[in-house]
Amino acid sequence: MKITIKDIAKALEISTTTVSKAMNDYSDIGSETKKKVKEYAEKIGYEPNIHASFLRTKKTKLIGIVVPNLNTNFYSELVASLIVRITKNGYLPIVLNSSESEQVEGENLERLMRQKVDGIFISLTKNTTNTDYLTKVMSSSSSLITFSNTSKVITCNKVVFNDRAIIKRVTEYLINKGNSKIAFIRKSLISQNSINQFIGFREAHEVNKISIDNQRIVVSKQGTLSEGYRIAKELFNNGIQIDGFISYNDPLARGAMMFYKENGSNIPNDIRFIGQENSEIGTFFSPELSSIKQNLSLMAEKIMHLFLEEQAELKQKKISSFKREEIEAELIERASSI
Amino acid sequence: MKITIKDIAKALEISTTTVSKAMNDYSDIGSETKKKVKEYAEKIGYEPNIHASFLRTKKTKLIGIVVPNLNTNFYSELVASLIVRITKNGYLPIVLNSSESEQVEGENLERLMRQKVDGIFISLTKNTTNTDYLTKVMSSSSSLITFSNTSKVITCNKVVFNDRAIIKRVTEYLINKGNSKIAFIRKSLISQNSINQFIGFREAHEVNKISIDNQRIVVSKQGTLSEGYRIAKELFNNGIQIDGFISYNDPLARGAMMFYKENGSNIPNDIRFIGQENSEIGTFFSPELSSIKQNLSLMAEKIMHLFLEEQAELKQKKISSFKREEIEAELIERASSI
DNA sequence: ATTGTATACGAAATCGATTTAGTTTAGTGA
DNA sequence: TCACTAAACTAAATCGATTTCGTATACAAT
Repeated sequence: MKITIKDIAKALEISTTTVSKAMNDYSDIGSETKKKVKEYAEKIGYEPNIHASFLRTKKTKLIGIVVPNLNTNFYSELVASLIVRITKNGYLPIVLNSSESEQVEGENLERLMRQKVDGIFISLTKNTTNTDYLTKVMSSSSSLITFSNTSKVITCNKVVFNDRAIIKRVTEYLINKGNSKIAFIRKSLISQNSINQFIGFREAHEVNKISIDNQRIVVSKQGTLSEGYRIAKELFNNGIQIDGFISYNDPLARGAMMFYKENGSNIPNDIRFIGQENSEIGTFFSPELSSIKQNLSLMAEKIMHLFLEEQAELKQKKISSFKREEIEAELIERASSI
Repeated sequence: MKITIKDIAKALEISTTTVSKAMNDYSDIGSETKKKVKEYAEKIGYEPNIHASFLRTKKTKLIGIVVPNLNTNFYSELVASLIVRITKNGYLPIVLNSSESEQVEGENLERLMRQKVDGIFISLTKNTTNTDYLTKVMSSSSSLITFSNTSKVITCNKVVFNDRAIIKRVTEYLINKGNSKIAFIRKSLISQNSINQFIGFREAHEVNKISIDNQRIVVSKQGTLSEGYRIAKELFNNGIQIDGFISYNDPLARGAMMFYKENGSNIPNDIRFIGQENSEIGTFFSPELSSIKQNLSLMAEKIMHLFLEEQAELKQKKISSFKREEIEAELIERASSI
């Protein structure tokens, strides 16, 4: 049933050594022998046993993906995009979900190290502060790439969006339209991703000499339509006026718009709205929502590229330095902010 | 750096055989020796090398998950639910996405078989007709469980929702409210899942002696808000009247409702709407959408249970028969259909 | 004293590949 | 002719576990 190099060796009357070397294109095997071996292997459907070769090569051709919350458009699309690239390059993805729990995240990293995956791609939960597990991975044999939400503390490969710059640009865009009371809905106070966005928000205000009212800075955990609605309602009930609204996703902005629309506000004249993720919930209803569009496919591409680069360098025993790639997000301007 | 049974054997002055047997609770090892070995293993942080043990046991502790489209709420939530159960039981999930392509699906199955995963959990794409790959899996060493959208042709473990029954019930529910011109939006004409739902739809009509107008049966590929809107508009423009609307997800129903609302229809008096997936898009806007709620967590539970059962039977060399589990979906009644 | 039988342990083979350290053969140059 | 080299191939060790088949010891039964 299962075919091994022994079968090929026997059939071709050569040694298993030669078969193995031929399959792996060693230079001390004649080209005719290589051809014969490969053709016969193909013919009888031989496929090397990955687990057996692991014992000597220490390569599993497995990549671990760890995300904070798979059940979101953002991450499910990003993961899907990663899976395509991983499989295209002959690897297989082990996908784990941390459910925004730092503890589960740690367990996930342990699991992947135990499995001896060749690489780990991880986006941290919004609560992660302890980087011990990441340090452990760094000293293991798996190469680490953090993406989307990474950590300032640890030195490793990073692929992120230009969070600071894009939010600064978008905030100034609103300020230039005359808005000075902009609400900002962030995911967390701890996550680097959210911190960077807030820095951009603050810088835009500083440059334009506008003060920020902390009452307009809200942390939303759920990030749902109803939470957007609730936040808007609360701001309104507390007498906190706003003329701009930037959130970390589209449902929040849409939910908030809903409240203000019901309240008789004119959008965009009274309040301008900008979401993120550029999803259908933004474009389907009226007025259409401006949104920051992140190129997830490009991010996946960069992550995979960084990984393959490191694998190649590892093979040549070069010492590879850590890289940080920043991907440009862009504002898609629509009726809600014109 | 890496710790093997040799290290334990040397330190405790026993053979590697004894160490291995002690770790695996063989009956011919004394309880004191077992205790000593396990304690020492724990102390120095020994973890068995999975790839080495594979060579003898043929177990990888890996499970492959294949879904037609990871980038949907339905599947990303279901996959997340599966991941929890898989990891809780000491397995690791390799997640692959077929992107609704039968060809990619076949490639994915090949990849998983090459990796020698212990099990494959697969939901078929809506276009899949060829079951050759599945048959191949059946004769491989991986145990196969098909779920959600499976195939009538193949005999294997299945975990599905009660598609036929729930749609029959829901259709009769509308009929009893006096509706006789019900539009039905299905995912595909080929997929078993969609076929079963349609059979339920038809049965409800037959039982109540109402004829079905095929013009009200529409296939929607995208399943988005805008497609729901477009479908409603098309029905209307073609003069096809409806007084009920059942779709395979919530966005379609919400999109269609949007069109009819703009057109001055009274919901639910003129048209009753029922979606599926019970998502936030259904409940947030007014009128709230009735929806069929599928218990994804329960489905994940059943799948994992079936798998573990089969593994246990395999160990005892019992011949296991194929099972079919059906999970009850339920209608959540809201304003759109009252 | 002899046989039988649990109980507890270990030597060596094995899984399926890779890799090290040779060996053989033919060809080259002095 | 002889030493030397390059090309092409292989035997055996190895990776880290599991498993088969024995062996040694102690104790009970005959």
